[in-house]
Amino acid sequence: MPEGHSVHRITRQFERNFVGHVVHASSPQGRFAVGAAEIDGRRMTDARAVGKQMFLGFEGDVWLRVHLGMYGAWDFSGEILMDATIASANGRMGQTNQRGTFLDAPNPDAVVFDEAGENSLRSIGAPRKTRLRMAESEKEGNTLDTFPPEPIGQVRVRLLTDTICADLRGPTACEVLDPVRVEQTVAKLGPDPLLDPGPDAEERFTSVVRKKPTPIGLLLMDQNVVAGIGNVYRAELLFRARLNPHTPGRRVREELVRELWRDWARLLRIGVETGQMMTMDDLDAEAYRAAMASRDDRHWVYKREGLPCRVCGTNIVLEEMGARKLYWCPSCQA
DNA sequence: TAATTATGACGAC
DNA sequence: TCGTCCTAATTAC
Repeated sequence: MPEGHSVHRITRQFERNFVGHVVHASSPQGRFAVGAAEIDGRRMTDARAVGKQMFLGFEGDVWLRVHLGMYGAWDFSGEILMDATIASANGRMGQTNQRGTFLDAPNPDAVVFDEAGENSLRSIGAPRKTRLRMAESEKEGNTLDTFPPEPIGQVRVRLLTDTICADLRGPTACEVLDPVRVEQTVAKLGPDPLLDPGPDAEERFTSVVRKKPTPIGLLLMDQNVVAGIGNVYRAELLFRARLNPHTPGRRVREELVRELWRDWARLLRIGVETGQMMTMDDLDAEAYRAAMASRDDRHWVYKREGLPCRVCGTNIVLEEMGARKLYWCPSCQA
Protein backbone atom coordinates (compact mmCIF):
# COMPACT_ATOMS: atom_id res chain seq x y z
CA MET A 1 0.00 0.00 0.00
CA PRO A 2 1.11 3.46 -0.78
CA GLU A 3 2.74 5.46 1.95
CA GLY A 4 2.91 9.24 1.91
CA HIS A 5 5.41 9.63 -0.89
CA SER A 6 3.19 7.79 -3.40
CA VAL A 7 0.19 9.91 -2.56
CA HIS A 8 2.17 13.10 -3.13
CA ARG A 9 3.37 11.77 -6.47
CA ILE A 10 -0.13 10.82 -7.57
CA THR A 11 -1.33 14.25 -6.57
CA ARG A 12 1.36 15.81 -8.78
CA GLN A 13 0.22 13.61 -11.60
CA PHE A 14 -3.28 15.06 -11.24
CA GLU A 15 -1.87 18.58 -11.09
CA ARG A 16 0.02 18.01 -14.32
CA ASN A 17 -2.75 16.26 -16.19
CA PHE A 18 -6.13 17.21 -14.78
CA VAL A 19 -6.14 20.53 -12.95
CA GLY A 20 -7.71 23.16 -15.18
CA HIS A 21 -9.64 20.63 -17.23
CA VAL A 22 -13.30 19.75 -17.28
CA VAL A 23 -13.73 16.21 -16.04
CA HIS A 24 -16.25 13.59 -16.95
CA ALA A 25 -16.73 11.33 -13.93
CA SER A 26 -18.32 7.91 -13.85
CA SER A 27 -18.29 4.73 -11.81
CA PRO A 28 -17.86 1.78 -14.18
CA GLN A 29 -18.19 -0.58 -11.22
CA GLY A 30 -21.32 1.24 -10.05
CA ARG A 31 -20.47 1.55 -6.39
CA PHE A 32 -19.72 5.26 -6.65
CA ALA A 33 -22.41 6.24 -9.13
CA VAL A 34 -23.94 8.92 -6.91
CA GLY A 35 -20.63 10.55 -6.03
CA ALA A 36 -19.45 10.46 -9.61
CA ALA A 37 -22.62 12.26 -10.71
CA GLU A 38 -21.84 15.09 -8.28
CA ILE A 39 -18.43 15.62 -9.84
CA ASP A 40 -19.33 14.98 -13.45
CA GLY A 41 -18.87 17.95 -15.75
CA ARG A 42 -16.95 20.10 -13.28
CA ARG A 43 -13.51 21.57 -13.82
CA MET A 44 -10.79 20.27 -11.52
CA THR A 45 -9.26 23.18 -9.68
CA ASP A 46 -6.94 21.64 -7.13
CA ALA A 47 -5.12 18.46 -6.13
CA ARG A 48 -3.67 18.14 -2.66
CA ALA A 49 -2.06 15.41 -0.59
CA VAL A 50 -2.02 15.24 3.20
CA GLY A 51 -0.29 12.18 4.57
CA LYS A 52 -1.86 9.22 2.81
CA GLN A 53 -4.99 11.07 1.77
CA MET A 54 -5.62 12.86 -1.47
CA PHE A 55 -8.12 15.64 -2.09
CA LEU A 56 -9.18 16.59 -5.59
CA GLY A 57 -10.97 19.93 -5.77
CA PHE A 58 -13.63 20.80 -8.34
CA GLU A 59 -15.46 23.96 -9.30
CA GLY A 60 -18.32 24.72 -6.97
CA ASP A 61 -16.46 23.74 -3.79
CA VAL A 62 -16.84 20.05 -4.36
CA TRP A 63 -14.02 17.80 -3.19
CA LEU A 64 -13.21 14.16 -3.74
CA ARG A 65 -11.36 12.51 -0.87
CA VAL A 66 -9.47 9.33 -1.70
CA HIS A 67 -7.52 7.00 0.55
CA LEU A 68 -5.90 4.07 -1.22
CA GLY A 69 -5.70 1.86 1.83
CA MET A 70 -3.64 -1.28 1.54
CA TYR A 71 -3.95 -1.99 -2.16
CA GLY A 72 -5.72 0.85 -3.88
CA ALA A 73 -4.30 2.24 -7.13
CA TRP A 74 -4.79 4.87 -9.81
CA ASP A 75 -4.34 3.82 -13.41
CA PHE A 76 -3.65 6.65 -15.83
CA SER A 77 -4.03 6.15 -19.55
CA GLY A 78 -4.05 8.32 -22.64
CA GLU A 79 -1.62 11.11 -23.43
CA ILE A 80 0.18 11.26 -20.13
CA LEU A 81 2.42 14.12 -19.12
CA MET A 82 5.29 12.58 -17.18
CA ASP A 83 7.84 14.10 -14.88
CA ALA A 84 11.50 13.26 -15.21
CA THR A 85 11.42 10.39 -12.73
CA ILE A 86 8.35 8.68 -14.10
CA ALA A 87 9.61 9.09 -17.63
CA SER A 88 13.04 7.64 -16.95
CA ALA A 89 13.01 5.59 -13.79
CA ASN A 90 10.18 3.23 -14.53
CA GLY A 91 10.58 0.12 -16.56
CA ARG A 92 7.96 -0.84 -19.05
CA MET A 93 6.30 -3.94 -17.67
CA GLY A 94 7.93 -7.07 -18.94
CA GLN A 95 10.55 -5.23 -20.92
CA THR A 96 13.09 -3.11 -19.16
CA ASN A 97 14.93 -4.96 -16.47
CA GLN A 98 13.57 -3.65 -13.22
CA ARG A 99 16.72 -3.79 -11.20
CA GLY A 100 18.52 -1.96 -13.89
CA THR A 101 16.06 0.84 -13.56
CA PHE A 102 16.62 1.01 -9.85
CA LEU A 103 20.37 1.00 -10.18
CA ASP A 104 19.92 3.92 -12.52
CA ALA A 105 17.75 5.77 -10.07
CA PRO A 106 19.07 9.17 -9.06
CA ASN A 107 21.53 9.32 -6.23
CA PRO A 108 19.43 10.80 -3.41
CA ASP A 109 22.25 13.08 -2.40
CA ALA A 110 22.36 14.47 -5.90
CA VAL A 111 18.66 15.22 -6.06
CA VAL A 112 18.13 18.94 -6.13
CA PHE A 113 15.18 20.02 -4.09
CA ASP A 114 13.37 23.23 -4.63
CA GLU A 115 11.13 24.73 -2.02
CA ALA A 116 7.78 24.22 -3.69
CA GLY A 117 8.64 21.05 -5.54
CA GLU A 118 8.13 22.91 -8.80
CA ASN A 119 10.82 20.98 -10.62
CA SER A 120 9.05 17.69 -10.36
CA LEU A 121 5.72 19.29 -11.13
CA ARG A 122 7.01 20.40 -14.47
CA SER A 123 6.43 17.84 -17.15
CA ILE A 124 9.23 16.56 -19.31
CA GLY A 125 8.88 15.95 -23.01
CA ALA A 126 5.79 15.26 -25.05
CA PRO A 127 2.82 13.41 -23.58
CA ARG A 128 3.15 9.68 -23.92
CA LYS A 129 0.26 7.61 -25.15
CA THR A 130 0.45 4.79 -22.67
CA ARG A 131 -0.79 3.36 -19.39
CA LEU A 132 0.66 4.11 -16.01
CA ARG A 133 -0.29 2.45 -12.73
CA MET A 134 0.41 4.50 -9.64
CA ALA A 135 0.16 2.74 -6.30
CA GLU A 136 2.94 1.89 -3.90
CA SER A 137 5.13 1.74 -6.96
CA GLU A 138 4.69 2.88 -10.53
CA LYS A 139 4.54 0.71 -13.58
CA GLU A 140 4.15 1.61 -17.19
CA GLY A 141 1.91 -0.82 -19.02
CA ASN A 142 1.31 -1.77 -22.61
CA THR A 143 0.67 0.83 -25.24
CA LEU A 144 -2.84 2.07 -25.67
CA ASP A 145 -4.83 1.05 -28.72
CA THR A 146 -8.08 2.88 -28.13
CA PHE A 147 -9.00 5.85 -25.97
CA PRO A 148 -10.55 5.74 -23.53
CA PRO A 149 -9.73 2.11 -22.84
CA GLU A 150 -12.33 -0.39 -21.70
CA PRO A 151 -12.37 -0.41 -17.86
CA ILE A 152 -10.55 -3.45 -16.52
CA GLY A 153 -11.65 -5.06 -13.25
CA GLN A 154 -13.28 -3.13 -10.43
CA VAL A 155 -13.03 0.53 -11.38
CA ARG A 156 -14.69 2.58 -8.65
CA VAL A 157 -14.20 5.93 -10.34
CA ARG A 158 -13.17 6.95 -13.79
CA LEU A 159 -12.10 10.56 -14.36
CA LEU A 160 -11.89 11.48 -18.00
CA THR A 161 -10.78 14.49 -20.05
CA ASP A 162 -10.34 14.79 -23.80
CA THR A 163 -6.87 13.32 -23.62
CA ILE A 164 -6.44 11.44 -20.39
CA CYS A 165 -8.21 8.94 -18.20
CA ALA A 166 -7.66 8.02 -14.54
CA ASP A 167 -9.20 4.88 -13.04
CA LEU A 168 -9.40 4.35 -9.30
CA ARG A 169 -9.61 0.83 -7.92
CA GLY A 170 -9.56 -0.68 -4.46
CA PRO A 171 -9.67 2.49 -2.35
CA THR A 172 -10.48 2.24 1.32
CA ALA A 173 -12.08 5.68 1.15
CA CYS A 174 -13.66 7.53 -1.74
CA GLU A 175 -16.21 10.22 -1.00
CA VAL A 176 -17.45 13.64 -2.01
CA LEU A 177 -16.98 16.33 0.64
CA ASP A 178 -17.68 20.01 1.08
CA PRO A 179 -14.82 22.34 2.11
CA VAL A 180 -15.79 22.20 5.77
CA ARG A 181 -15.54 18.45 5.92
CA VAL A 182 -12.24 18.57 4.07
CA GLU A 183 -10.91 20.93 6.71
CA GLN A 184 -12.17 18.72 9.49
CA THR A 185 -10.50 15.68 7.98
CA VAL A 186 -7.18 17.46 7.52
CA ALA A 187 -7.32 18.98 10.99
CA LYS A 188 -7.40 15.53 12.58
CA LEU A 189 -4.19 14.47 10.88
CA GLY A 190 -0.74 14.95 12.31
CA PRO A 191 1.81 17.09 10.48
CA ASP A 192 3.08 16.16 7.03
CA PRO A 193 6.66 17.38 6.47
CA LEU A 194 5.95 18.37 2.88
CA LEU A 195 3.02 20.51 3.90
CA ASP A 196 4.59 21.86 7.06
CA PRO A 197 8.31 22.15 6.38
CA GLY A 198 8.88 24.67 9.16
CA PRO A 199 9.92 24.19 12.79
CA ASP A 200 6.33 24.31 14.07
CA ALA A 201 5.57 20.85 12.76
CA GLU A 202 8.71 19.39 14.32
CA GLU A 203 7.69 21.02 17.58
CA ARG A 204 4.19 19.64 17.40
CA PHE A 205 5.38 16.11 16.61
CA THR A 206 8.01 16.18 19.33
CA SER A 207 5.73 17.43 22.06
CA VAL A 208 3.03 14.88 21.26
CA VAL A 209 5.43 11.94 21.16
CA ARG A 210 7.13 13.02 24.38
CA LYS A 211 3.84 12.93 26.27
CA LYS A 212 2.75 9.43 25.33
CA PRO A 213 3.37 6.10 27.03
CA THR A 214 2.63 4.40 23.71
CA PRO A 215 5.49 2.53 22.03
CA ILE A 216 7.25 4.67 19.44
CA GLY A 217 6.63 1.89 16.91
CA LEU A 218 2.91 2.56 17.21
CA LEU A 219 3.19 6.33 17.37
CA LEU A 220 5.00 6.50 14.05
CA MET A 221 2.10 4.68 12.39
CA ASP A 222 -0.53 6.83 14.08
CA GLN A 223 -1.75 9.23 11.40
CA ASN A 224 -2.93 11.65 14.06
CA VAL A 225 0.62 11.94 15.39
CA VAL A 226 2.43 12.18 12.08
CA ALA A 227 0.86 11.79 8.66
CA GLY A 228 2.10 9.59 5.85
CA ILE A 229 4.28 6.99 7.54
CA GLY A 230 3.35 3.37 6.81
CA ASN A 231 4.76 -0.01 7.66
CA VAL A 232 7.92 0.23 5.53
CA TYR A 233 8.99 3.69 6.60
CA ARG A 234 8.19 2.86 10.22
CA ALA A 235 10.59 -0.08 10.32
CA GLU A 236 13.29 1.76 8.41
CA LEU A 237 13.07 4.99 10.39
CA LEU A 238 13.35 3.09 13.66
CA PHE A 239 16.39 1.20 12.43
CA ARG A 240 18.05 4.35 11.10
CA ALA A 241 17.56 5.90 14.54
CA ARG A 242 18.79 2.67 16.20
CA LEU A 243 15.68 2.86 18.31
CA ASN A 244 13.85 0.00 20.02
CA PRO A 245 10.27 0.02 18.68
CA HIS A 246 8.90 -0.72 22.16
CA THR A 247 10.34 2.40 23.74
CA PRO A 248 7.49 4.53 25.09
CA GLY A 249 7.29 7.85 23.27
CA ARG A 250 7.94 9.82 26.42
CA ARG A 251 11.10 7.82 27.11
CA VAL A 252 12.70 8.68 23.78
CA ARG A 253 15.31 11.42 24.17
CA GLU A 254 13.98 14.70 22.85
CA GLU A 255 16.82 15.14 20.39
CA LEU A 256 16.17 11.67 19.02
CA VAL A 257 12.49 12.46 18.50
CA ARG A 258 13.51 15.54 16.54
CA GLU A 259 15.91 13.46 14.51
CA LEU A 260 13.09 11.04 13.71
CA TRP A 261 11.03 13.92 12.39
CA ARG A 262 13.87 15.30 10.28
CA ASP A 263 14.70 11.86 8.95
CA TRP A 264 11.08 11.30 7.96
CA ALA A 265 11.10 14.65 6.20
CA ARG A 266 14.24 13.60 4.33
CA LEU A 267 13.01 10.13 3.34
CA LEU A 268 9.67 11.53 2.25
CA ARG A 269 11.32 14.12 0.01
CA ILE A 270 13.58 11.50 -1.51
CA GLY A 271 10.60 9.20 -2.02
CA VAL A 272 8.60 11.91 -3.75
CA GLU A 273 11.46 13.06 -5.94
CA THR A 274 12.65 9.61 -6.99
CA GLY A 275 9.49 7.51 -6.80
CA GLN A 276 11.43 4.93 -4.82
CA MET A 277 11.36 4.13 -1.14
CA MET A 278 15.02 4.80 -0.62
CA THR A 279 15.84 4.17 2.99
CA MET A 280 19.49 3.18 2.67
CA ASP A 281 20.77 6.43 1.32
CA ASP A 282 23.50 7.49 3.62
CA LEU A 283 24.08 5.43 6.72
CA ASP A 284 26.48 2.85 5.44
CA ALA A 285 27.89 2.98 1.94
CA GLU A 286 29.19 -0.57 2.09
CA ALA A 287 25.85 -2.06 3.15
CA TYR A 288 24.12 0.03 0.51
CA ARG A 289 26.32 -1.36 -2.25
CA ALA A 290 25.81 -4.90 -0.98
CA ALA A 291 22.05 -4.45 -0.93
CA MET A 292 22.03 -3.03 -4.42
CA ALA A 293 24.16 -5.91 -5.65
CA SER A 294 21.80 -8.49 -4.17
CA ARG A 295 19.10 -6.62 -6.02
CA ASP A 296 16.04 -8.10 -4.38
CA ASP A 297 15.68 -5.70 -1.50
CA ARG A 298 16.82 -2.26 -0.69
CA HIS A 299 15.97 -1.92 2.96
CA TRP A 300 17.74 -2.21 6.27
CA VAL A 301 15.17 -4.41 7.99
CA TYR A 302 11.85 -4.40 6.14
CA LYS A 303 10.95 -7.93 5.00
CA ARG A 304 14.35 -9.21 6.13
CA GLU A 305 13.25 -11.46 9.00
CA GLY A 306 15.74 -14.23 9.67
CA LEU A 307 18.41 -12.56 7.56
CA PRO A 308 21.55 -11.09 9.14
CA CYS A 309 21.43 -7.41 10.00
CA ARG A 310 23.39 -5.44 7.44
CA VAL A 311 25.26 -3.70 10.23
CA CYS A 312 25.85 -6.22 13.03
CA GLY A 313 24.92 -9.61 11.57
CA THR A 314 22.25 -10.41 14.16
CA ASN A 315 19.14 -11.98 12.65
CA ILE A 316 16.37 -9.52 11.95
CA VAL A 317 13.26 -10.41 13.92
CA LEU A 318 9.62 -10.19 12.93
CA GLU A 319 6.86 -9.44 15.37
CA GLU A 320 3.36 -8.10 15.28
CA MET A 321 2.81 -4.51 16.35
CA GLY A 322 -0.33 -2.54 15.71
CA ALA A 323 -1.73 -5.48 13.74
CA ARG A 324 1.10 -5.07 11.26
CA LYS A 325 4.42 -6.80 10.72
CA LEU A 326 7.28 -5.10 12.44
CA TYR A 327 10.86 -5.88 11.42
CA TRP A 328 13.80 -4.83 13.56
CA CYS A 329 17.29 -5.69 14.72
CA PRO A 330 17.23 -6.64 18.40
CA SER A 331 20.92 -5.84 18.67
CA CYS A 332 21.29 -2.51 16.85
CA GLN A 333 17.96 -1.34 18.23
CA ALA A 334 18.46 -2.69 21.73
C1' DT B 1 -8.00 -23.28 -8.89
C1' DA B 2 -7.35 -22.02 -4.35
C1' DA B 3 -4.83 -19.82 -0.87
C1' DT B 4 -1.97 -16.16 0.43
C1' DT B 5 -0.40 -11.69 0.66
C1' DA B 6 -0.16 -6.47 0.68
C1' DT B 7 3.70 -0.31 1.85
C1' DG B 8 -4.55 0.69 6.18
C1' DA B 9 -7.88 2.06 8.99
C1' DC B 10 -12.05 1.59 11.52
C1' DG B 11 -15.58 -0.06 14.58
C1' DA B 12 -17.35 -3.47 17.89
C1' DC B 13 -16.41 -5.94 22.08
C1' DT C 1 -7.83 -7.82 20.22
C1' DC C 2 -10.66 -9.15 16.76
C1' DG C 3 -13.39 -8.82 12.53
C1' DT C 4 -14.32 -6.22 8.49
C1' DC C 5 -13.93 -3.59 4.25
C1' DC C 6 -11.51 -2.74 -0.35
C1' DT C 7 -8.94 -5.71 -4.97
C1' DA C 8 -5.43 -8.01 -7.72
C1' DA C 9 -1.02 -10.18 -8.13
C1' DT C 10 1.56 -13.91 -6.79
C1' DT C 11 2.27 -18.40 -4.95
C1' DA C 12 0.93 -23.01 -3.66
C1' DC C 13 -1.26 -27.17 -4.77
